[in-house]
Amino acid sequence: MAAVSLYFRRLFGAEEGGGEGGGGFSVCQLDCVAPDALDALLEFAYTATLTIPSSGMRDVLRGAQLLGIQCVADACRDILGETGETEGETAGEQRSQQTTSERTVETTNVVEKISRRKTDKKKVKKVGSHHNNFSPLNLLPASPASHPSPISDSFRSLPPTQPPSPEPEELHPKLRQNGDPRSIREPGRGATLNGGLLHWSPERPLTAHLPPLQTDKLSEDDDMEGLGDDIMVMGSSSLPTSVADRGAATSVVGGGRKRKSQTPQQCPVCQKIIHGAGKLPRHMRTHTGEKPFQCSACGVRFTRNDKLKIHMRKHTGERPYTCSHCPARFLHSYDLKNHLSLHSGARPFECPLCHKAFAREDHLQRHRKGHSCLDLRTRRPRRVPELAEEGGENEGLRDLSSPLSLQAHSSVFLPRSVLESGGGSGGPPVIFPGGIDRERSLALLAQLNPQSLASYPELFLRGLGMRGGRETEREDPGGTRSPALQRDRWADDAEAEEAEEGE
DNA sequence: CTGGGGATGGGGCCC
DNA sequence: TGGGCCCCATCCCCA
Repeated sequence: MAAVSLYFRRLFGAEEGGGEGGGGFSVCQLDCVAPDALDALLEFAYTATLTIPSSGMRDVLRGAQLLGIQCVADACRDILGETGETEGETAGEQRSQQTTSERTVETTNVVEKISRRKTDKKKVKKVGSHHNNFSPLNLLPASPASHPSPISDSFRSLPPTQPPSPEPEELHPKLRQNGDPRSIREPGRGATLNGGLLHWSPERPLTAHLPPLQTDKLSEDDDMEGLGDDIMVMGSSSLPTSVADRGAATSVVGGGRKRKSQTPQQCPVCQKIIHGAGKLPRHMRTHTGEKPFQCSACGVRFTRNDKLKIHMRKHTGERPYTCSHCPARFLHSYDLKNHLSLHSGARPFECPLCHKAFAREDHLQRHRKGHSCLDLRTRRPRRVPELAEEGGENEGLRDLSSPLSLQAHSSVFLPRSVLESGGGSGGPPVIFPGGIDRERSLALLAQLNPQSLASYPELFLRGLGMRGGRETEREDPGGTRSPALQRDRWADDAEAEEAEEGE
């Protein structure tokens, strides 16, 4: 929160220069921000996504101002058709065109009424964050200087954000194509956003990057047009400077500016490639811990709506999956599937070592991970990611002559090879070794996917720190799950061990 | 250690 | 393009 909010930065003393602002607060009561608005702002802080019911726009704006989250405040103003020229809280500057009925926030001045119809949208999505603010590498408030906040003069004393360095233009040929070069390169302007809104920079006319034609039917998507690319631009320079746009993520990976369907996208935290449109935000919640979907009956929260829906079956008693052979009914289709194997007696998953057969693949895996075959294979503790990556002193299975190892060597090792190609010319490194230099990691990632990194710089760094946890262990770079491929994966593990042994 | 249910997270398809 | 819905793989927990 301190990374994104001037208020919290002060409050918790995150900023050294902050002086008296002083940390020490363990509990902070925020009566002045509406709960819904605070929710939205928290979501924004962690995911760079801002979702605001149109009815709550004002609250969010006010909250953003109070908490010193300038980019959000700017975005809200933009949407509301106000302007962020807050610097001068002088009412005198007010220029006409106040669009909405709202009693505008005292400090806002209306410059242009471009906020078009977004106001009535139910959801304002993704206000890209500029996450300048986010950057752990650059904790300086991104916006204070460039986007003076109305909320407090004291905040103004905070150092300005470092403007992103210019981007190589060749990489972003399309940058200027929306007709407003400024919209793209203006340093320090956080503009890009993720997904949705576009502009933040108060100093620049809001209309600037909106192609004229869009005024009427401007959709959020439209807004994003042309911005997605900028994003990457900014992202590569100093990471966090910009906010990348998750939406356009993919394009960057290829280095080209092709706006291909946004899938797949790389998670800036775990580097996992997420396939499917709109799936990255969902994935990000696994890192943020955010659980926006709450059961109205028992209060349990879920990260996904579909999971909540299934959960609700417990309350409704609905068990839609019925076994045709017995009265058993299940909540999940896969439960039924598992159950059916009982009737069929099928045990398609056989341990290659002891030939014990299982009805479920996960049971076979558990069997293999356990000690069931201890006498037949060299047992090793579950591989620890850091060790696996760094090589090192890990003990464990090294006997290549063991059945497991032999099997391993008969398999394909693509995932490993990909990993080891590392920062080379080839494939993207999926994992940063635990001991890798942080800056190098960041630079590497920025190079690989600047915009996605910029989208979640904070999370990315956190990810570096947490690497090696269960998250890593569960990674499935190959994305394969068939029994045969699973074997390859084991083989892959074995090979990793072999490598360790070599050292 | 195994069988089984439930939870979690990713991918595909469709709107 | 984002999200809903569904399926799948995997993990956790309990008996």
